[in-house]
Order: sequence, then C-alpha cells, then structure tokens
Amino acid sequence: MTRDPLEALLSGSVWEVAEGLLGWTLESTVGDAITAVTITETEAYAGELDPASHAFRGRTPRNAAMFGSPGTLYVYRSYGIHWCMNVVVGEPGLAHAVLLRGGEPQQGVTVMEERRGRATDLTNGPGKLCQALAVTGDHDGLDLRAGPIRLVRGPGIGGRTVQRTARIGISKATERLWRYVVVG
DNA sequence: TACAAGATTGTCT
DNA sequence: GACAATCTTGTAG
Repeated sequence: MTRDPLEALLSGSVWEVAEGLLGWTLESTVGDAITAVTITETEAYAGELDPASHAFRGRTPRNAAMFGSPGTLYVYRSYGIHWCMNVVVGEPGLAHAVLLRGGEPQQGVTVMEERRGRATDLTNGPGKLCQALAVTGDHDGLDLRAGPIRLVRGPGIGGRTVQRTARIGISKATERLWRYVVVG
C-alpha cells in the first residue's frame, strides 16, 4: 500500500497526532490567494473521555464534524466571535481531535496581514490562525486531503525541541499535559 | 423561555 | 492586568 505520510500520521492516537503535526504545513486556498503556515502549537482533545472537550457531553449539531472520519476539519465558533479549527483523529464516532493553536507564517504573509488588519501576531493563537487563513464555519466537516484547506508535509521543526505543557483557556482537566509547543 | 458558561482576542488603564 | 464583544449549548423552572 501507499505510504501517504498524512495517512500514516492520522492512524496514530490523538496525542501522537498532536505532537506529529508540529512542523507540518497548513495550506489555505480560499479565494484567489494561497496562504500557508508551519504548525508550531497544538492541543489534544480526547472526545468523551475529556471533560474539556466539546464532545464530552455527546454529539450536537455544532460538534458533529468531530465524530467523523480521521482527516476531517472541525471548525467551531469561540465566544461567538472567533473561529477555531481542529483535525479529527481516530475511529469515526470517537470524537478525538487536535486543536491547531498556532503556527509560523510561511506563504502569503501579505494576504494574512490584510485579513488580520495588522502586521503583528498573525497566527499565534487559534482564532488568529483561522482569520489569517480565512477558515470559517463554511469549512466545517471538509476533508483535509481535498481542500481548500489542506495538510501537507512541511519543513519540520528544524531540530528544535517539543515542549509538553498544560492546555490553555480551559477550566477542566487542566492537569493533563496535552499541549504541544515547538520551543523557539 | 431564561440564564450562565465557554478550547479567544483586542483595547483600554 | 482587567474587561467587553457575541453565539451556541446545556440546564433549570
């Protein structure tokens, strides 16, 4: 069988994927512009096993995409204002997902600056990342292999270390070190 | 039917 | 460092 690196990555556990996604490229082809970032910050959410996950209390119209197949994009609205995106992992119905929290601008920086309305802090946060790449609820449930939002093998983390820390912005299960960050 | 809380960000002091 | 903006979900009456 083919050795598609994305398939190989997605076949792992949600924690393996969260760490393995660091250094990958997230490419967006929304509109006429192509924008891409190198992923440097992720968090693991283990569905119904995880009190901090949206899927903990079962399936709802909002989180339905999380119960789909591995490689599905799950986009949700945060605080009614921002969008945040996840990569679905594991068997369908498991609702495991990796939250993409941040990255380094790699392509289409000018477009990202226009979308963000500023030239600093373009992609160092979940909501900012989605705005810079023009990811919205319209992309919820899409396949990350097909686009317009795609995951492709990136330059890697260049020998830098990966740090594991507590997750951010949640009030439950904060003792679990399920956040992965590239140092530097 | 009403209300509180949330995987955030930007602005003001 | 503190607070407002704004929408979806879950729970209570």
